[in-house]
Amino acid sequence: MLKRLSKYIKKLNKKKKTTIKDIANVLNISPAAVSKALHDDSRISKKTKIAVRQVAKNLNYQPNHLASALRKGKSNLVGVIVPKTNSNFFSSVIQNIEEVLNKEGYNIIITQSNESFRKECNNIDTLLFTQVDGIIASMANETTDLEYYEKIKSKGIPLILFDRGENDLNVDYIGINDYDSSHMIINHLVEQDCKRIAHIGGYKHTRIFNNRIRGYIDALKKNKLPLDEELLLESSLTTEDGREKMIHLLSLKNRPDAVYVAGDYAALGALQVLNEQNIKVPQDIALVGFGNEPFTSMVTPTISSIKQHSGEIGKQAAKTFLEHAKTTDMKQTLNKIILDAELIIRDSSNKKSPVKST
Amino acid sequence: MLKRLSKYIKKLNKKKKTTIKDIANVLNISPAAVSKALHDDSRISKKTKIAVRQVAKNLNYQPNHLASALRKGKSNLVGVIVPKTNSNFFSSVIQNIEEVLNKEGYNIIITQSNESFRKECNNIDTLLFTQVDGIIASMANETTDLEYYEKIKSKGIPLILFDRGENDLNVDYIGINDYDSSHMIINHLVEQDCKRIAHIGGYKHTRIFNNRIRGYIDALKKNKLPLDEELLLESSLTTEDGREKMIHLLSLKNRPDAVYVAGDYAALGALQVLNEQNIKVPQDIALVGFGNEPFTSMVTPTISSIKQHSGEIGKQAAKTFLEHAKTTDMKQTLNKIILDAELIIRDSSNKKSPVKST
DNA sequence: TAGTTTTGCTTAATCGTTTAAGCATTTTTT
DNA sequence: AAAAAATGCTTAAACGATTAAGCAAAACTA
Repeated sequence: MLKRLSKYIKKLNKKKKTTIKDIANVLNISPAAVSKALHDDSRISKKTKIAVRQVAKNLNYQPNHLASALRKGKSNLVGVIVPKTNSNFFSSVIQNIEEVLNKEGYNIIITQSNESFRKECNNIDTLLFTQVDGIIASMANETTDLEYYEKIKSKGIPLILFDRGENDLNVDYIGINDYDSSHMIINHLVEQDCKRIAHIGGYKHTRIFNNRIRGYIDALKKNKLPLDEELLLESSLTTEDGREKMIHLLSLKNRPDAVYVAGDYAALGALQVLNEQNIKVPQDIALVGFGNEPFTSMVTPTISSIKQHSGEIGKQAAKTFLEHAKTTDMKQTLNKIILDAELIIRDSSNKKSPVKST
Repeated sequence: MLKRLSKYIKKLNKKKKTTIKDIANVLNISPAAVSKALHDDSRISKKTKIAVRQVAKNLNYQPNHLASALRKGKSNLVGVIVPKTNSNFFSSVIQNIEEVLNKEGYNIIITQSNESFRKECNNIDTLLFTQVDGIIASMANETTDLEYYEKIKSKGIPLILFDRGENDLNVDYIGINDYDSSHMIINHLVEQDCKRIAHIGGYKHTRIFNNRIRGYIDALKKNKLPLDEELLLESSLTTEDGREKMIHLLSLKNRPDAVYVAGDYAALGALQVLNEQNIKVPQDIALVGFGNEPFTSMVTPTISSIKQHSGEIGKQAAKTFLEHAKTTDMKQTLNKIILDAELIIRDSSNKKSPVKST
């Protein structure tokens, strides 16, 4: 009792952190016994366990994560790399990853690449340096060189990609059905009596954008509409580039009567141009975006868009990681999870009946 | 040479990570020498340093962060807590914190509280558990109990608050001049010939919102306008609550001719109501928001708002942390940095001349 | 030439936790 | 009552990097 008190005072004065050694000293047992007691080892008596927990609480003991991670060769940290956190989609994915992983005792480290390849490489190095147990990532637009991702794999660390992935990289992937989403959009626009549907697509080298382009082409075919190469544009999908591509489309002799834009920011740019030129949306030109960013329901007219189930993507990504973490390195089966998306119809593509804003 | 090769093979086969011990073995020197060589210690010969670096590269050596952190009692990680990452403001602050800290060898761990007090406490525990060297945080709206923040301070870990801080907590703080910002808004509205200016403010218990309210009241006085209690509302500042508060204001016998909303999301809600009721903005009622969220320049009419210099806030927060990290715990002087903000005038409050969208 | 300094390493302890191995007791089984 | 099993610990060696202390050998100084 005296000893215990002296320890209290020592700790509180020196602001030094309590270790299992301190607890061991107070109770006159070995540090090993303390460690086991805290982990509810069956070979430790109930009495000792209770005493250890009591003292731990009194001394305000916090386990040193670094020490246990070092010893166990496991940090219980998972790295997450996203292009930008300031989008609803990524923010929601992250939130769900966190939720699932926290329950299993993992914590996450979020990093953003800002769509820069160099930054992304840096982030990977940082995460490896921090000894994360796994990495869940969505690739930057710029990224085509996969060397750094190979580096993760070669270290034997689970790597799960979502949304922006690559076909060449043989890793787990969670995404939506971009090909089918294009079909949903084209079918919807055809229903609205659109005949000349343009597509402002993303970079062909990126898996998801390529799939959207393929879907666009095939859906046109299925609806017996001709494919006009003039109406298929490749874009960086920024608001600015959306503007430029729209201006270009309006300059054509034979204008489109609908535009499917593969990203909401570019769709916004396109809409601005249409509004400025007093072109009626959707009557003259109908517009559909992709991603369901919050602003799609804030602007005038509201923009139809594809809603990805970000929560589900996050959850699946986290679960996939957990599967890898649990199995002991052997027979890793790869998951390729493709989720369905949903077309949210708003004013920008609805000629028939007024729709409530969503 | 033979030895070196055998090591190569061993490593590559077993996928085990290279340690300084491996490098030491290859070169037949002690691990200590390797460690020093890698840290450019003056007591190690140039020849050895070159050899060590060469072997390190060949064996694909990555230092084990956990081990050095444990030994040095320093993780070189800084925790960042924000209410939500999906806002331009926080995203930009984070980016700048990261930039400054990376240069000094620190990495950051981002966590989001989702405006939940419980989640925020969890985040703090997680960060402490991860042994971060410091925490930079912006408080959740819900948070009034400061016990957890006191916990950080009591551990002797530098704590820096930004944007959402508290007067009661005696820590470093970086923010903007909310009081002056209110003045800028009111002065601007008065110039637009507004006489009855309402304020949809945030929670009074939060420092920043309280300052905005005080600024509003004092600015009215300075402009010799009467303060009408009816026109001063306390709001959660969500879009939904912005709608409700606007509807309430419109129901008054004596309507306002201008509304200053302390948050852009609530301003958006207010604008929606005004648009739905066909009230002309700014002619009938002028509107000003706060935060300069991207959508303020996307909606119709575009919303005037206060732009905070998020980049500067992030940089200052990071620098403040670095100051603490460098000084050896003695004589900690507290920084309270208040930066100026900027009023971006857009269509929603500009009666006189048309303005280009920004 | 003897003494001092500098150079270039090595040795060994340390950070805090975990865990395999071991060793008395006590309890159970035959 | 002897053998076997279970209980409740302890000892000591890790995990990988850092660092104070020390020790030869080389280089310099007087």
